[in-house]
Amino acid sequence: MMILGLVKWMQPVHGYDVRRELLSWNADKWANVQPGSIYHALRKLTEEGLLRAVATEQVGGRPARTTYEVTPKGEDEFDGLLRGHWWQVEDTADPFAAAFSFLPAMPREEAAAALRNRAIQLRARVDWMRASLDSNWLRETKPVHVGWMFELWSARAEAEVAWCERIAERIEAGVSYLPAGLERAEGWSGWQERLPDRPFDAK
Amino acid sequence: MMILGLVKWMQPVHGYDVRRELLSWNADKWANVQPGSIYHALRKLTEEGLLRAVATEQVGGRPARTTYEVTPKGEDEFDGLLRGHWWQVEDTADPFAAAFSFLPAMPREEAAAALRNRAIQLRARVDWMRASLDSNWLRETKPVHVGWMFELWSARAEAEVAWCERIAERIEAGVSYLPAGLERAEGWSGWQERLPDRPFDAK
DNA sequence: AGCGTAATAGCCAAGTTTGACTAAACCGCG
DNA sequence: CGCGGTTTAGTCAAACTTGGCTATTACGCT
Repeated sequence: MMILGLVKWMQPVHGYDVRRELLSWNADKWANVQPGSIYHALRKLTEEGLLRAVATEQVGGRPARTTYEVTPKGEDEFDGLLRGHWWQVEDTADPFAAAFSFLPAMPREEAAAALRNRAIQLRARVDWMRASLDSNWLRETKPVHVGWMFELWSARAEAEVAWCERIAERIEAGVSYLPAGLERAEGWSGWQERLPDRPFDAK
Repeated sequence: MMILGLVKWMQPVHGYDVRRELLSWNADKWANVQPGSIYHALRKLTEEGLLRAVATEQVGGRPARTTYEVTPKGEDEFDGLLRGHWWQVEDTADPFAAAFSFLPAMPREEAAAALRNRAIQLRARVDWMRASLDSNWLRETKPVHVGWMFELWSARAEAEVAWCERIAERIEAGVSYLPAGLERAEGWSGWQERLPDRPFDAK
């Protein structure tokens, strides 16, 4: 719940402001906040006494908007949460890893092609972020640490590009997927490797 | 929904088998599957016609267990999902990035310390994974691509270690957080930097 | 002036996820 | 043999998330 944090540095705000700010950060992608959840979160935080509704104004016939502020209790809670995420490394869900764990279910050719494609997509992102870092737009209108986040993301992505290419080569080389010393042992029938049955299209 | 995939290569299985397999992979951490969601998923997939309940046996007075198999429709669906995740790079939620975006709310000293700490934690993970890669246990009992996943994770983590140290230095050096050219401009009052008010303990 | 599009503000029902809970049966061991 | 701990198998209510919906006003353009 880092909605709390946003309210804290924009207060007093109403829900729609928060939503706009989040969308302008593209935060729906890398934070865990889709616009739909904002209002629910605001109400829940208010119930818990972390926020306080300050005013409810109505402009014309539109939905009334409620403005919120952070309570002292809310500040403490936020500090605690923030510290937690800074000091503790959490392992985060990775849908690609999930898919990769089913490697044997992909025909070798396609797996290699997909990895190469992934490398290209990631490289494009890296290039885009590097370009942004050099741009005046970012340097002159965004806090510096936004750029630092870009650096983190591109560093990670660059490491992954190298990995994709390395693994693609191994797959093409025909390395066996089975554990060493079990090439023809029992108990791995479920891992029957998938042969290319129909051709695939690189999209 | 990669439960489907697991059922596919373990079939016929019952929920508890799936759960055990997932836990043995520590998949609750990096895939998006907590044990609690398995049974719901199985039922939903069955409703959708992707799975088929094969049998329901009762051993003693324990809860009856239902065994599932994948239908042809389910195989197709799985192939589709799998391809989707292989070919498409998704950006994944990153709680640390969310926390980092509130950098100005952390006292400089603590931010730097936390980053250094993070580097240490990540380094430990890398070391552990590297050691596993050299171990016979992994080489002889796990499919090779499990090791490849470890390589991916350590590559990413290593990149992040370097980043943490670099950024910690910049923070300690006192680099301003404000956009270039706005050092004393208006409109950033919310970004008032937080000064160290109380000491923190490195845990 | 008229009309289509975008922005404003928020609600909501339906779907998902989750941690905690049950309750019997098996295992080992003093 | 009894008894505490673990394993087996799964349920469930509560919390959370989400995409889509509403209805009004402002804006741009011809």
